[in-house]
Amino acid sequence: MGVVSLRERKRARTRQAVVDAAVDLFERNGYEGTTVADIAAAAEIGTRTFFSYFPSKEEVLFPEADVRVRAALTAIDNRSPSEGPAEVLVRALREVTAESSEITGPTARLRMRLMREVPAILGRGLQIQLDGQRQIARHLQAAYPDSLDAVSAAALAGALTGAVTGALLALFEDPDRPDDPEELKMAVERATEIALAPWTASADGVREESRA
Amino acid sequence: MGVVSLRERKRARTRQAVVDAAVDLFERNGYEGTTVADIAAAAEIGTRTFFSYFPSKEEVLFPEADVRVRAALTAIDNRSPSEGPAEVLVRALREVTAESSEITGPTARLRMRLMREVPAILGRGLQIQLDGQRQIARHLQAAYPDSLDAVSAAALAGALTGAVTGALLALFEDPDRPDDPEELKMAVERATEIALAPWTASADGVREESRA
DNA sequence: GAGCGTAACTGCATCGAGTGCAACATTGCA
DNA sequence: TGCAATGTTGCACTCGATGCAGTTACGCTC
Repeated sequence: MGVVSLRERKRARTRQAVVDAAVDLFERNGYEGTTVADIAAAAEIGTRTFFSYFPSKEEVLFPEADVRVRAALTAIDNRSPSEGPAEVLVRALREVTAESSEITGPTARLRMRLMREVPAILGRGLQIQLDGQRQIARHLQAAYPDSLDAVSAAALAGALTGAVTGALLALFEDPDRPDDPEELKMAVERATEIALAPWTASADGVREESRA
Repeated sequence: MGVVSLRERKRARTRQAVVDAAVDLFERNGYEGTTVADIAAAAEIGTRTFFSYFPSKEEVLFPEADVRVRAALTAIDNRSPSEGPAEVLVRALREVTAESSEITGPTARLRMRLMREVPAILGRGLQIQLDGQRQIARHLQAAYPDSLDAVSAAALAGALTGAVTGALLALFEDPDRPDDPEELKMAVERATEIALAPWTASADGVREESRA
């Protein structure tokens, strides 16, 4: 496990250098104003080599999207027998949000900004998110084979991620929003309740209130 | 209103020719196997001119995404006073799904297939969908200014569209699915109930059943 | 520690999407 | 008929991305 060859270590180091260089350049010259050649030069690799680390220019902004999904998946797989589908989903979501640096850190902020400004990045981000959603749906269905069919599981997963994504994007749309991590978490909480209110017990208050 | 100059008519005709040519070529040679130059040649225009009709190659597959959104928006704006937010959303969704050719016709089928196969198209599709979702959220919030804030409206709209999109994509994932339009509508219904069950009265049966 | 196979790095040539520009054609209107 | 506006086109160019082939660096065995 802990054994990492020199090759792998070097490669990981270079990869990080590429990310750092890219983030720096994006912040300085904007996304479109930065070419792959620029990034490669700043990271001291050949332009061609860039594409052996990342399959495309956008990808450099989502360097570890998969680890977050994996955390959610294991949270689902390790469900306790008493939990219903929605409870498991909520727990999985918390697992992802736990590393708050993932949605609060400087790279995350840049990513969010660029998703607003550059259509290509938004598209890629949504694509990655959908991919994660699909895997979650699959594992969720596997966890509840006789109370959920594939379509329902997909709808449930889609409702939650759609609500959270919608809420977060709405939050970031406000240009002079106070940069408060707590507010982010609150928005996620609210979105979760809105999406899953009927399936969890905790949100009855909100449900009754908004029914009026 | 009905007055259309010769210029406009000609332009509309050419635009349709481009779409037809593109769809035909995509079906024959695949998306990646078709260049913009091919499409332009088939539509008998210069390659450069293609980009005066569509800003990018992908766009040709979403030629009237905006009219569907507009239908949903007016459905929201014309809400009856007795309706709650969720009821309005459901009605807006039905408005969009009404033109079933929009999700059943041959172009729609091609679009769905290419969204599965070509990442760039999926990305663009999600982007367009998110854009519509945003507008819907804005109008929804405008319709219920004191029971919905911007974030909640966005979460609600996101939950619905996320659930529907997730369900439809799950449905299309099955390779040997019977090509039944009714099944599509059923999936949409189910997704709607899953996402909005707490906010509408009609779905209580499903809710109770799935709570078990 | 010398040598060998494999994996990584790199430059080069190439393709396709997309843009700015300037010349030219067509339409709308006086 | 003539003029202004709008649409069309070719050309040159940039940039992202890929295939290929030559070189370099690593890791493992003897």
